[in-house]
Amino acid sequence: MIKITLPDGSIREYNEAVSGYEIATDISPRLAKEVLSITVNDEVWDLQRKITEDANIKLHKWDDEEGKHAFWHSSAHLMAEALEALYPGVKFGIGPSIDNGFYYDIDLGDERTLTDADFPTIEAKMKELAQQKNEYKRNDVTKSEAINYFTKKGDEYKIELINELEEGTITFYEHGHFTDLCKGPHLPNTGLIKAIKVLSLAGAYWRGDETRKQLTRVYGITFPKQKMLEEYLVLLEEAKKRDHRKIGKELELFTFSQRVGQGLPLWLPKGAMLRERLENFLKKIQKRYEYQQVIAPHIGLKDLWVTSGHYEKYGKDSFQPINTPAEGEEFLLKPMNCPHHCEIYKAKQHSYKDLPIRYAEFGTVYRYEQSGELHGLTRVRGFTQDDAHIFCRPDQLKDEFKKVMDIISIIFDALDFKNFTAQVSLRHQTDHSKYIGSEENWEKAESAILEAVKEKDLNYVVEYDEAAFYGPKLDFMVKDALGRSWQLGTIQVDYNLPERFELEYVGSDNQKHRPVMIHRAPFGSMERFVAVLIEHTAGKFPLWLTPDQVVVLPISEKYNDYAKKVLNFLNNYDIRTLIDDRNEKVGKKIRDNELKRIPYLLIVGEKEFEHETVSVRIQGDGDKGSMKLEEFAELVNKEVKAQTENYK
RNA sequence: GCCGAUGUAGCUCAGGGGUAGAGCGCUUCCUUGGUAAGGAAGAGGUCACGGGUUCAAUUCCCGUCAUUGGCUCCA
Repeated sequence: MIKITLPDGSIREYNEAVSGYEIATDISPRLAKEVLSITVNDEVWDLQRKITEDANIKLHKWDDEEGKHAFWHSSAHLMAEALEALYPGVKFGIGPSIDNGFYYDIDLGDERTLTDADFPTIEAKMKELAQQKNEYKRNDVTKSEAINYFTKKGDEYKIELINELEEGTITFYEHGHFTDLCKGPHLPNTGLIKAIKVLSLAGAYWRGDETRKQLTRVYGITFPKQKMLEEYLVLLEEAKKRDHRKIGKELELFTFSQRVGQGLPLWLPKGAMLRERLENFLKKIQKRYEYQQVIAPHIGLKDLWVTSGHYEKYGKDSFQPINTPAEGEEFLLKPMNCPHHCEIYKAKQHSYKDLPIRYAEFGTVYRYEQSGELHGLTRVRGFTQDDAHIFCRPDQLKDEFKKVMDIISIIFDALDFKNFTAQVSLRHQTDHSKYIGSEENWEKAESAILEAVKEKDLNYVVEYDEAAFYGPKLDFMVKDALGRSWQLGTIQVDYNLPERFELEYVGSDNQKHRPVMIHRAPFGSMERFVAVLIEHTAGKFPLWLTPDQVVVLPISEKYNDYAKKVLNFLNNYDIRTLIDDRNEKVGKKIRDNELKRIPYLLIVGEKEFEHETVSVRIQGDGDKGSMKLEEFAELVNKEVKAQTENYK
């Protein structure tokens, strides 16, 4: 007798080994049609695999991650079968499912290449094979059987993988004319795969190692229904409309110039206003948290970064030193602000009573990013960090860390960033060779962060091997329109730079002590933040303009009609006045043709400014004089709300 | 940096071996007072750059630069 426990706690009993599919059929035929995989005691299985002992199970349909995973993983195998049929002799690397679809890494040999033009052929072949409804069959094999199979086939990649597996854990999956090393799980048969799209090609190093051979990675996505594929493609199109590069161009926020150089953004007047807004917002908050603004030059002697350790780590792969003609001095374009701030700290003697000291600067830095890595405003070669360095006593560390977390949450709340991931980045669990500083300091730094996030009750994930070389960090990651994750805010604990720069303070014991340093940037960089802000705000309409909100950004075309009304309303006011950051000088009204484009509204105000007044003029009705920003925000808010009612 | 794709008027794009087109935008004029309105005329491009093949290239080939989907990297 086998007892099967369902997620709701109910128990079903079977006299003999039973498969997930049989259980599903037993529950309801309709469920059996939709079910894709099964979790058996925390392990995801195929539906065909017989359960021979008592078990807790959960059946997965398309809506479950596990269901999609099985579906797309099976699709990867199907694509491999198609590729093998079309291009005999092709060798296979790995072919997993991913968040949206799947890929397979293949080696076509030196002669052949794939291009986008081949996609329809591949799709057609996959469809043909899918319609054969071939069963995915699971077979246990021994290591030598497995190696023999792939030796005969001549696939060295699979052999390498098999060699790393333990005897007794190796399984093959076979369907149609294709057999693959795989631990599963898979669908019952290929017939479930109805809609197929090959999406793109990419080069990918074997095992992610750039010293090894580059394979061709073929990306695809499949669905159980054609309609779902169509919807997905529409979704992709919609996401592209929110792309900050597109919107940035349309709204004239920023641009790039070939003559200036790649990865060096040029902020246009409107973009600069937007950015200035954000900077002022943060400055106000920082003032409240007792930060002091400092200013440092954009270059510094190379020795500065030799001292910090950055040169050793990044020097050769970076922008190279700038040399003076006669003296032969070597300067580096600053890739970060910390060494300069350390020198500012050192400019005078500090007592324990003075700490913590918080130096803030919107510091523009330059980093040599590989050309292939540049991406709109999110990955550039010259950018401005909303940087600050906090020098504190060890006993103040946790408290200071938590205060920085507060600043980040003020900003994220104000801008309605809800879907972020907090990531604690620690050292590699075993290999510590790439880090500088003592074991003891690292442990102190790592535990300080972990304690702080626990005490703040923050949801976080821990990632090993993600720390900076001088210290662990807490990063706030936000996804862009296409689901790519970007690091925005960051807080880093550092025991190392204070040592390297011999930073000191005099303690109550009249002895010299070493302060701890916190590096932090709530936005991360102005460039990346604006990019992600645009993508987050765009299309998320209607938006409420509250005094808390710093900006209101572009609106999806879907709402054009509605937006037009709001804009018409706003256009009764001299918006320029507002945009100009309360500049005394009144600018001209937004021109009609600007309104005709994808509508945009900039700024109504921050809480910090609520008591300040702006000169708001009402068109055609004479100058009404000034109005409190708060009042104006309220006015706009009311109008927006009224308009929105019609769209519900 | 590596693999793939792309690069035509301000923007979005079509075209294709014999020296270029559309829509929107822009300029001027006209019309119009319920509205991203209508009409007329016009300005704008050595078809990214360099080289090759050819009687002839923007169109084919090679290289460079930039953009882009990934990989690696990301202080």
